Amino acid sequence: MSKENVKPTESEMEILQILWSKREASVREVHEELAKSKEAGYTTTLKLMQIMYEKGLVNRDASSKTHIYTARISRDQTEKQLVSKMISNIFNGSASRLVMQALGNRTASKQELDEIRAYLNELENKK
Amino acid sequence: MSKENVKPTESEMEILQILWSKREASVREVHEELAKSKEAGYTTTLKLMQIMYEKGLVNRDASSKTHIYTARISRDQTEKQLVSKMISNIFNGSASRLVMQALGNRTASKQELDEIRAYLNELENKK
DNA sequence: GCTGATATACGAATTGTTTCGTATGACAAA
DNA sequence: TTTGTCATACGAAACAATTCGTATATCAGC
Repeated sequence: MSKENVKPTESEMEILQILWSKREASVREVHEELAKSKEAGYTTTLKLMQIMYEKGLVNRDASSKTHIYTARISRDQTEKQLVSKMISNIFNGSASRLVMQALGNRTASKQELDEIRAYLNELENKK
Repeated sequence: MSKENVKPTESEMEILQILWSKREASVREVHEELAKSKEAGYTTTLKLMQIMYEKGLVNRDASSKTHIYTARISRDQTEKQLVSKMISNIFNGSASRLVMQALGNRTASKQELDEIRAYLNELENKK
């Protein structure tokens, strides 16, 4: 069953990323994808995905020999949760401090900055 | 010795937060502070801080019976590192996606939004 | 000096995550 | 039907993080 408060581990997040981008995938597909950036045995990936299934993080279609997995939690919700946790744990509840840290760091392009400005205006109008 | 790439665990981050805000503290002070939000024995906190010392995350002055600890890594650097990791792991390298997720979530006050706008302008002028 | 309070040191149990070896099932091709 | 390939299942080792019990040191006040 799916528990709302299950927090994916780091390895699980890597797998979720792949499932989100591919929409659905077999263990082998996920494994090949992971292999591009990291070393690990096939059964390791398999075990992880089985555990994720038990935790309710993914669904699987077991009707054919090769099971097909999909993410059970949404990318957006998960991102929100992680960001929210970071804001409260690290930035003392201040979203703007996180924003500034995020921007100060990297060189955001003019286009990105403009996008953000547009988004700020949008937010403000909504009130 | 301090290794640059030591990644604080979650519990360690909680302690660092306290050290950053108090400037310096004994184990007992940290423990009292932690106790406000969480249940844990005194020796647990002590052990954590000893491990942090071994890892080079904190300094300590052991000249009196009660050791006094200070953070050895800077708040700003640590925040940068965490945010940067999140951007690359979760947001595919796009800082602005993180920013929007951070803002979309919470209700930032008009004042906060203005601060961010000012910051954006500042960033742009620097180029 | 003795006692009580408060400190650190340290070993070890517990719990959670990651890794992998090995057993076994399904199925296509010979 | 036999064999080779590719699946899943599962147990358990290896690691890492957290928690706590117990030993022992320091020191103030009697």
